[in-house]
Amino acid sequence: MPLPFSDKRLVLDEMDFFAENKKKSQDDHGGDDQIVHHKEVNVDTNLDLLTKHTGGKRSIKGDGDDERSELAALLAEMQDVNAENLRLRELVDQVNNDYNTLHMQLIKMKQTQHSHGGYQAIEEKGKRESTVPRPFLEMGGFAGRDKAFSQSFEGSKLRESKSVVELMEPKNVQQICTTSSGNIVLEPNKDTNSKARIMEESPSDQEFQLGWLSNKVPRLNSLRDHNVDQPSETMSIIKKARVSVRARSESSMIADGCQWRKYGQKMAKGNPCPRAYYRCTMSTGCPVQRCAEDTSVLITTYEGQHNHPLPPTAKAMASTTSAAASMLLSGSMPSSDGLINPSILESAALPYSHNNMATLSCSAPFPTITLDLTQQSGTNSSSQQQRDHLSLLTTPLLSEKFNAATAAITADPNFTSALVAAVTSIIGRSHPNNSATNNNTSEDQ
DNA sequence: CGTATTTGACCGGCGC
DNA sequence: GCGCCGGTCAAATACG
Repeated sequence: MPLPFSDKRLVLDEMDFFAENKKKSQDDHGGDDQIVHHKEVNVDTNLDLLTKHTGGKRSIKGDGDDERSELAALLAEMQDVNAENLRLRELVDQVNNDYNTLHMQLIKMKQTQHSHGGYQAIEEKGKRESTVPRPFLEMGGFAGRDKAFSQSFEGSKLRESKSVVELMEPKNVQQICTTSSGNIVLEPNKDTNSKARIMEESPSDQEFQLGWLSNKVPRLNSLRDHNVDQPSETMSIIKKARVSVRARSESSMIADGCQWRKYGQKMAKGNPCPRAYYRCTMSTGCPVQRCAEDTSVLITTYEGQHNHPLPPTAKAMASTTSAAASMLLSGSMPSSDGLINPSILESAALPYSHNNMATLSCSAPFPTITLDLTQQSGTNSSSQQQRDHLSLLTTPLLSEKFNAATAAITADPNFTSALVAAVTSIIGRSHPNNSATNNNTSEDQ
């Protein structure tokens, strides 16, 4: 399934441009760091201008113009600094990659030791198809591997569905619901309510599969029924997907690195706190927007994909939400039998559900995946692996530096790997041959 | 004075 | 058809 992320396309375009620019700068170090190569472009551009002014000579020393000499010297120094910057950034990237790889290996080892059946299945799948977990750890280059990833993901869900479904223990499911309804957020827990309604009103499988879509998003039904052009419909669905991030914060906004402009505020029904609407102002026409309901828990809902390069501080959250949305939508795409994947039609507990990190919601007008960063302590968490994972998420919260740490949290490979396992699990649950699906959902009430 | 925020009006979708 | 509600617009206002 091609994912038309405009921001990712821009990154790839810049990488191509960098390849050309690299020839000019005679830089042997490859790389895709946008900041560095932007600077190099500027330096070269300035030198070109100088060259024109000096009659084609790159070096203008000795022409008697002290000002130009100083400028040339500064530019040369900038080049040196940029080259060193590039080398250092590459070194940091390499260290980060090594760290991520080792961390994942450690997690897998711990999962093996403390395994439930499902974790083993995911681990084995990861061994056989290394493309499944890794792309999400390297979301910066995710777009180029969409197709391969989707295929492997689709194939793996069929083979592994039974094992993965074993993850969805009724206890965990109940825990998710309880925690959600007991949260400080004053907005009614629509997730569990709507899920119950769907199950009550749509007892048959067919109705259950179509219940949410038929009620909320008829356009998705038409997609299935009329077999319309899938890429264009996929594009529209992509735009509709939302990623909701819940986090405790005193601020009215999360410092995710992007520039947001408030364009409206409304009192949402059933919530005494106002809902604010923001637009990304880093680029004109950027579709990414969000609304926030500010209590002790700040709910930030991202909609759309940035259509412009992002600063490093914004990449973490943006890539995480982008990956979450793409994973959500990859699961909601029509399956080979022409049916919408029913797993996305229900709120679901996810792996790592002990931490309540992520839940899928079917109640919103558009498919929404919620990333919950509000849990400060693991409830009923028994394994060391889960506690380790939780500590990575909650330590910044306890130190009251949440805003600054949000990007780091979302950049944590554990976080994204949890999302991978989450969607894997949900898709696995939906396998039509798996009788456990309905059992779990019925016990989920 | 330019920019960001506030806030009431407006619009479209949806349920009754 | 009507009313409700979520989302957006745009003029007024605040702020640096």
